[in-house]
Amino acid sequence: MDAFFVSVEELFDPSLKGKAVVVGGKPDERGVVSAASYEARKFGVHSALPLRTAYKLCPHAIFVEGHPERYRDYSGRVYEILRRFSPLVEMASVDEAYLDMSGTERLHGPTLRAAHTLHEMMKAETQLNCSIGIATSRLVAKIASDQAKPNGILHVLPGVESRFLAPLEVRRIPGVGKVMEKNLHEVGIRLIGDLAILEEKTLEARFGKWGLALAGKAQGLDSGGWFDSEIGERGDPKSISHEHTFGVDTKDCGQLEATLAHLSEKVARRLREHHLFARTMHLKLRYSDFTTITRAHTFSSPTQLDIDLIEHTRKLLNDNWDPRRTIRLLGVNTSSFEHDQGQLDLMDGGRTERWRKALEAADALRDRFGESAVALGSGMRGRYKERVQDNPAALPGKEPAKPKKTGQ
DNA sequence: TCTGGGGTCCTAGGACCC
DNA sequence: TCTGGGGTCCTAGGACCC
Repeated sequence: MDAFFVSVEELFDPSLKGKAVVVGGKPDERGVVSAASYEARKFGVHSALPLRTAYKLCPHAIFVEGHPERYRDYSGRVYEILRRFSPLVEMASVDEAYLDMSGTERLHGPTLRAAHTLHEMMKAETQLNCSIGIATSRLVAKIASDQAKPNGILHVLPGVESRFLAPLEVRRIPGVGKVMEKNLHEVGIRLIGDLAILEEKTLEARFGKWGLALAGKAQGLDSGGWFDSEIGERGDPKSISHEHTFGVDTKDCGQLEATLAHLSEKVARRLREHHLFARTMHLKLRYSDFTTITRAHTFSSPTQLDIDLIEHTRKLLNDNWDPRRTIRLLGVNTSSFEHDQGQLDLMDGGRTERWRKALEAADALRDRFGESAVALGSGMRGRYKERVQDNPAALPGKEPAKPKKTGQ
């Protein structure tokens, strides 16, 4: 999708159309640009740019807050349209998808014709522009769709993949970022064509496994890394996390612990939504000077409970935080998922089951009354530990639910 | 420039096991 | 006395993507 977030915002506020628009937050806030309109891009504004910098480059731009729910909604509509063209659709992100068009000619005609139909249907039904790349590999199709932007279609015919890629900068290969680009430049490789004439062995010797994958990519193949799989629905997520950057750096213990509790609750809730149990969790901690550490804990039996995350996240913080330094960001991550708890802990005594029921009720309340309807006391204050540890079952049921403060 | 938030994948070292 | 080889799991960090 072209300038997806901006385009969706324009649907909700047509007065934004044709103007310099920056999605991501207020111009004096901490944060980066999520998306910029083509008008704003003329001034050098692009995604990932700090908002304050964007403001300096383009002070007359309209800065709007992002609306993830809107993007998810429109992403779903896009998916429904794509599904009419192939049963094999993979959403690579909220605004990007791959279709396997093999064997669809009888139904939709030649692929280029199908692409035109899709392009028009997308516009008619969502009022959004997209760009389409057609090729024999995911890699080339993606690069082709980048080349086709804005609002275009590009078909790279079978057999001309290398010729299409050769004149492009190596940076255009997905997976080649700032660092890899610099490494390649240092050995005189600037274009994909330069890469293509190198021996596989040379690249492997210099860049290891990645070098080998790169050699294939230079030929237009889906070798190694992200592309090396069939197009199809994504399976379970590999990790679930939430993090928060403070508006102002802090070393206030209460604020830190309340934030961790809140992040833990959000993560745990999503684990339950996905019916997943996490075996490991990580605390992420970023100091004011941007140095970042992560510290892990592995559970003896995997969990999806708020309290388990809160308890260990807090322990990891206390064990690893240097209290002389102020903190910029905290994050809670979970991974190594399993579909059940495995062996039930003999010492559990029904604790897990009671919590599961309580949290299920809390989730239902959040569904009805919004995210802030229910929270553990720890999300608001720093004093929960004693009561929870002494009598875990008592808390959610017997404590009256208090309205949760918004923000931090 | 003063650097979000949600992810994926890879590397490398150490503990531990047979 | 001067220390193999293979495997798995765990931890920490980093590049990269949208």
